[in-house]
Amino acid sequence: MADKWAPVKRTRTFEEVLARIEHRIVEDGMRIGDRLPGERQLAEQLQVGRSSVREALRVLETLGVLSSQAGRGPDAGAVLTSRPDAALTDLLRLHLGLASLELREVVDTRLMIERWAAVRAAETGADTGADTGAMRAALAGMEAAGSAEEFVEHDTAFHCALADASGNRLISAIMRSIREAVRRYAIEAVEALGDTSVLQDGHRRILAAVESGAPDEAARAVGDHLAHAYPALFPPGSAEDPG
Amino acid sequence: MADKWAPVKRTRTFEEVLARIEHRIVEDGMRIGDRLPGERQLAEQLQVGRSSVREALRVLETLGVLSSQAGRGPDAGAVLTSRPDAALTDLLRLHLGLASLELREVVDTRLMIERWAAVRAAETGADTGADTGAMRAALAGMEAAGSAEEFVEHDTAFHCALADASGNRLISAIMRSIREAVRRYAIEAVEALGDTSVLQDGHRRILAAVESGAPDEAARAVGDHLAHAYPALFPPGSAEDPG
DNA sequence: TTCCCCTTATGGTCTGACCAAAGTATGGTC
DNA sequence: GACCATACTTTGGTCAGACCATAAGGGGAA
Repeated sequence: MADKWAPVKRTRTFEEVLARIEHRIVEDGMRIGDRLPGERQLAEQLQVGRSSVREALRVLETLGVLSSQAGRGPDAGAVLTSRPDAALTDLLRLHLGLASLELREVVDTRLMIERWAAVRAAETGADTGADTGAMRAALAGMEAAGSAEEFVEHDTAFHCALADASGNRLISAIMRSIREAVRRYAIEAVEALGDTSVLQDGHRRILAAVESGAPDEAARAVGDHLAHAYPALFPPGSAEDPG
Repeated sequence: MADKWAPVKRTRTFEEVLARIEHRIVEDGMRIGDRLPGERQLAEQLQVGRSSVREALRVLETLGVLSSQAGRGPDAGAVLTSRPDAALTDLLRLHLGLASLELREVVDTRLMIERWAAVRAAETGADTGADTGAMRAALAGMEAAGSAEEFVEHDTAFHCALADASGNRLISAIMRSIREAVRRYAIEAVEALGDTSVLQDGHRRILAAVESGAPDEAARAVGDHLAHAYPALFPPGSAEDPG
């Protein structure tokens, strides 16, 4: 029975490598832009195979904290980066595809985020004047758009700029990833809608509320806008969490 | 100059494999529990090396849609799963460690989510009676907790149960991952606070609001509770987006 | 000085081999 | 015939070595 108590080795090698690298990042304070040792060198130092190192690096790349570049020079090798939105996009897209998340849940989340971001942006606007240049530019892009794809492109830019204006990078990343993951449905929705003037009015109303520093009006504007954009998901009369 | 127009192959092999697998999932309707072909077979069918297949599978595992198991039988091999919260936890933890996200941003996001979830849960409670069994169990666990770690464990369970009660799985996953990623700070905060009776009162107030179907009161209760839990981040007098 | 080529460091990929885990089949024993 | 131990087979996990592609840097020739 002694072997029943043998030390279980559940952690795979690449997970050990992963833990070591994370330790270096968190405890030793590695920063964005810092380079990791080369794959061969790392493998030798950790006494593991290069494939295990590679799998660990692949995980970090998937999570949006690492970027690999072949070649030579200061830009080559594995460099720490920060792309939480890319990682979140992949995550949402796959889980939507697997039907482990429904579109309704994602869009509900987006409404929550965007309303919150609009309130925050409007508060900032009231204090110091929000930087609404990106939102204005996106608005102009939408006016000039010739196709649903192009319209959605600038529409996405507008809403991401609104999230950026909230000043919270996690919110920004989630908004970007949601928009990216549901782009297909957004294009379909715009095509089904045909006329985009209602949407554009909604955007202008949101922008005006943010620039004039009116949080409550900004939240209402966002809610009304999304209700128009997704009539199937938000039927008239469905009261979302009242302001 | 003809070679200047040679087809650029920017996509790495494993990314191609990834795309093929994703296509099979999204277009061919593979579902949770379905098995992928073995690594060797997949490599042969796609005409790539096994290492490329493995790196693609590693990415899918990181994103929380795949789980690998060695051995033989119906449970072995690469099986489609759904663990968005595990993937999000890794993502948040690493980005916090990299300082590409600040704790303040994560906690702000949590407040937004939790307030929204409480409103939703209370609305459900008003309609059909929310299932608050898990929340009650967590409450009892906190009363009996003998250490900060243990308290935070049940505290986390309480707040995750609240998120679950919102009925939105994306919200649930984000809440779980946030709590997991900030567990360290939560334990420190509880230790610094010393007395947990204020927190427990807050929990009971939230639960009462949800069970009695009072959305506005639930939102206020959550806001007050988090203000007590993070006095450093939410100084008295800071008005969050007013209800 | 300028341009071209060679060197070199680095990631990307493939092959083949072996190990570990876990069910399945086989055969011996009672 | 029932039961249990052993060998086999499938499948992921790991390693080693080789080769290719990329991109910068160095050195030689015009």
